[in-house]
Amino acid sequence: MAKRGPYGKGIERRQQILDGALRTIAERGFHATSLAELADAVGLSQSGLLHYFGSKEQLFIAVLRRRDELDLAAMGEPSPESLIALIRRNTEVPGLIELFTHMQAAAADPRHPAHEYMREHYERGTEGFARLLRGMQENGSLPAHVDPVAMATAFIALTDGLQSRWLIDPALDMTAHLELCWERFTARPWMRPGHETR
Amino acid sequence: MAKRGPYGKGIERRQQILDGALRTIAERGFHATSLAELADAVGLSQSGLLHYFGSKEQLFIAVLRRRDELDLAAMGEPSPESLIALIRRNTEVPGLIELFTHMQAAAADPRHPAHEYMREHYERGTEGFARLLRGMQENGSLPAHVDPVAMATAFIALTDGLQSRWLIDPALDMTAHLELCWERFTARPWMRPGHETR
DNA sequence: GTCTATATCTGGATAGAC
DNA sequence: GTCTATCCAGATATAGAC
Repeated sequence: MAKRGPYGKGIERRQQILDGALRTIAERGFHATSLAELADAVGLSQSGLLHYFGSKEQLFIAVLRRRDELDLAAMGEPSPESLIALIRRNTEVPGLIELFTHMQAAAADPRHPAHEYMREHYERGTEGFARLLRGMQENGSLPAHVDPVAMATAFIALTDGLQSRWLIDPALDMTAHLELCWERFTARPWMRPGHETR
Repeated sequence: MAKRGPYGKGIERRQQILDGALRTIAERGFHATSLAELADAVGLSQSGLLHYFGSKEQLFIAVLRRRDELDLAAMGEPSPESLIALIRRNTEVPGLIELFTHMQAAAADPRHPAHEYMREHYERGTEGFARLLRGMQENGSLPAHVDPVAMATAFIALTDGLQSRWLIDPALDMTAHLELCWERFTARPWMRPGHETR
């Protein structure tokens, strides 16, 4: 697996560090996570970390990218169920959600390094979700009238919003709300003849 | 309007400062907004500000509370339309949305001063929205089957998520998505007999 | 009540040895 | 590639005069 040649070792090590950071942030939360603590956790000095990632922000972004990879791999065959299961699993790693939320806020500044990442993240996510929806429409398990991109956008926004709120109020049942909304979104819009909507 | 007695002046001044900060953050954005800049903008020294608000976080929270007040007042009679109009108006003050998003992220830490504010904010918001929905059910403009609290929760989460994303990608048409979702949520669920949902 | 000046502190980044 | 040591910037918070 390790690439041969001059950069093999570094890349491998980088991966290890990333996974260590991922675990640490997941467990201990994002707040009170300075470079020093992160370095400690992976058994490296502060500058050791910086040697690999240049800056704190870039390290965080790398962590986020890595998580995206892992999530994608863990999901396997995309389906509404596997997506909701993913959200449910995220419940076990609040620190990562916290990290994401902070980076999301920071990314509002176009000059912030997370800006680019977030744009990609959303583009990939929306596209992937929309593809799933299109597939469902083709095999008839989703009504043809829904616009896949609009629905994907809304669902991702809903998920983000629920996660942010859940961090503040862990009693919130995210999956219940997601399932309810999914059902409402996919319901066939046919009315009984003679009834107006309002 | 100014209260008489020893605290009248202070309270009044506090209000002025708050409105100044509100305007400043709205215009210039949240990033690159330090205490010093805020103090400058309202024609006060850094410690002048702190005299009134104790700390930066508390000032920010006061700003957020103030905005909640103004929003509530500006909305007048609550209705789906006025809510969506509010979101549309928010488009003109991205800095305030940015502030909210940052505080939302920070509030994940229960020890952070914004934690308490956010809990209240969501409780008030959900309750108010649910009350509106209940009213609509009573006068028949909303189907009786929807659970007002669940729908309010979902809608607020959706709004938050759309706003966070809009900061990153201002091309996103928030109101269009909200209107679409509103329509999907309130659609009557009756199916044509003989059709399964999936 | 408001200002000036300053203390303090946190944490990210850098230089250079090994 | 990794560490130690140091630096430095930025920002908050405080002390005390006016």
